[in-house]
Amino acid sequence: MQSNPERRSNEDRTRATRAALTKAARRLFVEKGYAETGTPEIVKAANVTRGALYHHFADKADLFRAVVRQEYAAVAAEIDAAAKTTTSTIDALTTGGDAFLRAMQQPGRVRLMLLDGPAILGRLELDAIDRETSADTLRLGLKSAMDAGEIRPLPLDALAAQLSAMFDRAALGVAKGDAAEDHLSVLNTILRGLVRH
Amino acid sequence: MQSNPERRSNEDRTRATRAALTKAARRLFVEKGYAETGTPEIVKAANVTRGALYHHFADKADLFRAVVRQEYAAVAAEIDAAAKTTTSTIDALTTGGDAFLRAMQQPGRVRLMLLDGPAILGRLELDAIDRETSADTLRLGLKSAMDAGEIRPLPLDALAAQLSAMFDRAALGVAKGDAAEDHLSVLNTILRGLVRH
DNA sequence: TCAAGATGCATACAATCTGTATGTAACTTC
DNA sequence: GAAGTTACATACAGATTGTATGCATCTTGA
Repeated sequence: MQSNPERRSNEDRTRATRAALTKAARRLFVEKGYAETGTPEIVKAANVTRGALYHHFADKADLFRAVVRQEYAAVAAEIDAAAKTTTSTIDALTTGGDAFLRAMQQPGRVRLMLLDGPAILGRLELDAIDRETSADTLRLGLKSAMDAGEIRPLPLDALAAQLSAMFDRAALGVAKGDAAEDHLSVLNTILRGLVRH
Repeated sequence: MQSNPERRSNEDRTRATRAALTKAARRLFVEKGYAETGTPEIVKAANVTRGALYHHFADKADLFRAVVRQEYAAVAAEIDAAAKTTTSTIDALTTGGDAFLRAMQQPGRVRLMLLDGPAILGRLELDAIDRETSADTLRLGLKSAMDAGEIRPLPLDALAAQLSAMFDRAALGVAKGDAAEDHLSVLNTILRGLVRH
């Protein structure tokens, strides 16, 4: 029974405020980078006060973390959607890789996830976020393929880390203007090289 | 003819001051990270004033740039020394890669070159520094091998970028505590996969 | 050799920025 | 509907960055 139409539940206010902050912050972090973006500018763009920011986030890095987390989740969702349609394990790997490259072309993602992310949050935390949001797709895919004997046996974690780094670098290159086919052909050649023959 | 033993040429003073600054800055940037290290702390550790710092460097990032440049040069020197002893093109690649991994275990290098570097200076400038200091060893090595038909023909720049990213990731993993053999075996398997058979 | 200019550096200052403390209104709970 | 919690606004303390200004100490050229 809402007598006053202006009345909003705390839950709603929180959701709205946090969304406004992460949206404004994402735009500014992407445009100017984390270090060059001040909290006064963020709250102005979000139409809230610094009090609200520090009420909802521990500090500026915590707000950045929230932005990056959303980004990882969005990329993971796009990959999952694409991988859903695949049949073989290997197919899932190459299709997933392809989807990853496309997803990473969304403006700002490279900067947030590959440039500022590691410096602000550290590789450790970033990897943790990746595992949370992606459910560790790449690693599990490699493990399946390896267990099934479809690809050579190799140290799983090292392989996943290095392949992931290759995909990241390819995404960065493409975002920078490199030809996507060039990176894809290298990527696929190396992936095929892992397949047992 | 130095009448006064306290008299120092401007060149000497500059060299000494810049060296003190880069040395102190390197230590602090490594220990606490770029963002958490203030210029007051740096100049105190270097026994100079902020005036001296801003006389020799445009800003804090410029000092960081100088530190990173030194680091790249040191790594390149270690790699060149190791690669000198090799015979075949392929051998040079794997030996160079090995030397790179070892060189990157020098404390702080991973943080300076792989974590803070890309965020503060940007991938573009970092790649430029790499090319300057390393004389583009990896790319040229791959080109030779490819021209000689020793490895499969692939887009050169994309291949160099992705392999470089793999090596970086391996170095980071090892610095973080991963087993070096794990990363090396992945690395070598993938390199061997590029060789024509 | 000495005057004029350049270089190296010290100090003080202006403009921010971050995180915290404190107060208040709106919501929730009992 | 009172008591307590949550959401937020405002004010403040501390610290940081880059710049401006001034003064020694070299260096240069006549």
